[in-house]
Amino acid sequence: MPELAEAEYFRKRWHQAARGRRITDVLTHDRARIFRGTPPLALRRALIGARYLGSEAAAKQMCFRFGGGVWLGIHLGMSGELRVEPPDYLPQKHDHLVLRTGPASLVFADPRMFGRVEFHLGTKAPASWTRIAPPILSDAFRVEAVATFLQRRRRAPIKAVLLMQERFPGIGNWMADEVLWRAAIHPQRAAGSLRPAEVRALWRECRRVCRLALTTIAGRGDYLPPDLNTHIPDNWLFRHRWEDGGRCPRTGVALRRAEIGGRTTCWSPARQKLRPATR
DNA sequence: GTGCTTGTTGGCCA
DNA sequence: GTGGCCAACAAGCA
Repeated sequence: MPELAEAEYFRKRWHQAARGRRITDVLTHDRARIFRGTPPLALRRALIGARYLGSEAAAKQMCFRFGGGVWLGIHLGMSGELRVEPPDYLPQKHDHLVLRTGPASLVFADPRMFGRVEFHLGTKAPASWTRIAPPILSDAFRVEAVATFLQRRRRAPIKAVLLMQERFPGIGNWMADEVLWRAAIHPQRAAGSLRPAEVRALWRECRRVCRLALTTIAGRGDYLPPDLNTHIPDNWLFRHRWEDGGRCPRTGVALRRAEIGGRTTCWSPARQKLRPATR
């Protein structure tokens, strides 16, 4: 599930429950590869009694900050999620980390265990956090930088290039398809074959999809939508990309699906041409 | 049983 | 050294 806006959605969930609280207890699954290098005991020792100070989301990651210089970097991988449960909640099979506050339990669950929880001690955020490329919605995401990147990866299909986090932080499989569909670019096109107007459209739609995804999925300000993805409008490709016999919301033509760049890709053949009409 | 799955990484090869 | 591709990681679901 977790791409840019979902990361922000889950961050807010924990944030609303943790705001102003101290961690009273920490439960971990010892076997979880989720923790990579960190011994769960060290995590327990550092977090119990620590006050929650704040958090941020960027790309597909979250960073939670606690008193005493304790940081938790979280990546949700393919199937991870953050939940808020009652204070006496007992962890289930896929719950790898539970932080108790007075009135709630903050749960990190991940069945497929591609996610990770990074424990970091220090005055500065961990490298895994500061290394993240500048956000697509920041001024640093320039159309010129996109054009240069596309030239460097000129032989790869544009779909695969959009998934590269070093330039498109937070874009995942569904957002990439959404961007290409809106920009009317076939996912199989070589990145280097895009004309300047198409590069510009790609850049613009990256920003638009990020902005729309954040407001519809993660809400505005303190508001948190009750369910992930329930407010995605019907005129997004997102709503039709997995359904059998799905149709393009703009043209009504049957959507196509194929593996491109190693990932299942959905596009509208009516809008997205492999050989664009020459002008 | 089979064949999927909203992610990332390391190894291989050109 | 760089770029492109692919398998592996793991578990649930249809």
